[in-house]
Amino acid sequence: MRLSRYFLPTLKENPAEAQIASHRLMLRAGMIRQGAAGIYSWLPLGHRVLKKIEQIVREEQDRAGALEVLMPTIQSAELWQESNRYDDYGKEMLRIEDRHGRAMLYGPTNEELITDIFRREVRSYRDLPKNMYHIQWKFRDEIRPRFGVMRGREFLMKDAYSFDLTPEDGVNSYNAMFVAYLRTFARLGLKAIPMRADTGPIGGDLSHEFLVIADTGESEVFFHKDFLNMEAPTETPETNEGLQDIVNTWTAPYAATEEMHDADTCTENADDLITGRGIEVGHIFFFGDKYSKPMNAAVQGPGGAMTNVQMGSYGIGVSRLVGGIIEACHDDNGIVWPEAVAPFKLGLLNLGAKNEECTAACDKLYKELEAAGVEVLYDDTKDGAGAKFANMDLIGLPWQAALGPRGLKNGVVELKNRATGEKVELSPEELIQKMTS
RNA sequence: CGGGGAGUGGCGCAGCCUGGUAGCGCACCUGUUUUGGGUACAGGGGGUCGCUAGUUCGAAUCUAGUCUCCCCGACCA
Repeated sequence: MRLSRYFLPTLKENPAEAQIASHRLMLRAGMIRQGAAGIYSWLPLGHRVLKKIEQIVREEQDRAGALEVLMPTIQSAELWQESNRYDDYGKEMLRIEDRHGRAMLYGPTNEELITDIFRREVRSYRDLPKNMYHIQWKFRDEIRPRFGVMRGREFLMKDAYSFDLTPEDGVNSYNAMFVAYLRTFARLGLKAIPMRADTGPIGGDLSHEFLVIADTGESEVFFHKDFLNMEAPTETPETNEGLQDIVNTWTAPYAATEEMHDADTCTENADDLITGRGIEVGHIFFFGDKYSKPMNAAVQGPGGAMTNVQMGSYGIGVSRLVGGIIEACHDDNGIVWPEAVAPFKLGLLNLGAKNEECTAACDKLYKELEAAGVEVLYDDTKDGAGAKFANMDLIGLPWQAALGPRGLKNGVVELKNRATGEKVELSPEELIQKMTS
């Protein structure tokens, strides 16, 4: 992509309303613009990141055997009256009326809708287990939206729902999602720690939150230092026992959010316990028949009896992750994207944009990089070199390649690693090879 | 909802106390200039000062109301 044809409205100064790093940087890097409190438009650069995260989440859900669907954002109130959550959910639910006066709502979550889909079609235990997910915009009319996309009112969430015959099977489904979450966050370049959690309004008795450790996190967290050295599984076990082993490993060391942590009863050695702050990026629940019972979602079991299915739900805040990753990955100059989610892999800077020879060489290199499949953002503008470097540092692409008249004379491109600041000089051919290997 | 703060070109701000018809930096446009970490100079475009009502000869400025945004608390992916 040529910068001259792109839409990248970067800001030199911090907008007054943005208080935390990720919000400031997302505005300054031209990723988002605010529409109303907690509601944002995603501009091209931000949208690319959002889609990359979404894709990684999708791949890991698919790998875990979940099936992608897409449910609507607007729902009828009827199902929510059936599950008794229409009144319980309170003012956080955005309620609207259609032209005929029918009560509608903008979905804050989808347990009711997916349960309705399930119960209409599935009759037999032989069709279980099933796990369906979608990645869709949600709306929760938060009392106080803040921190940019970290706590928006409108947000993109992956939510999955599992259906099983027995509680034991349900726990297996839960474990599969638990492992998928470990893999997902690791691929995103994050250290996320599963913590025992309160089940809140979703209800149930088995629940974990996944928190990214970052100084600006919203909740205080307490965890054993062993977590810092644990590596997410690279293989997904084929068996339920294998899944359970991983869950056991990851739930053995102590970890709790402030709501669940009790300093008086905590028996951990103080030297082993780390106190920090965390950003909740995922939350999984197993809640049995909490919804299947009132909504009468049942299948016939092996003995012929109708049994309410055992359900779980599994959320990942996709749009929140964009902010969460920036909180964990930035420095004084701007964002430092993990390569897996970077909007482009490489920034190519033409330092001699007013020099025909240099521009011809940069154009050629750009075309070769594109042809080789490298995601490259080519700064072909006539801005000064300082401005170009500063802008590239701000948007945080993993690699920056600079070519100017001086390099042209020596036949080399200067390649900088955004994270380490290391610079090397390479020939154009070596650059292409390095970017494609 | 309780407590605090703010609304003046795209962004950051000054002006308000002590009313006289809007200014600075960045960004943007034109020209010249500058060969490597936000180049310099000159010229230029863009704002009915959140909105409504009031006071006044006259309101960004004073008064009342209202809307919006931000921060602290309870809630959450």
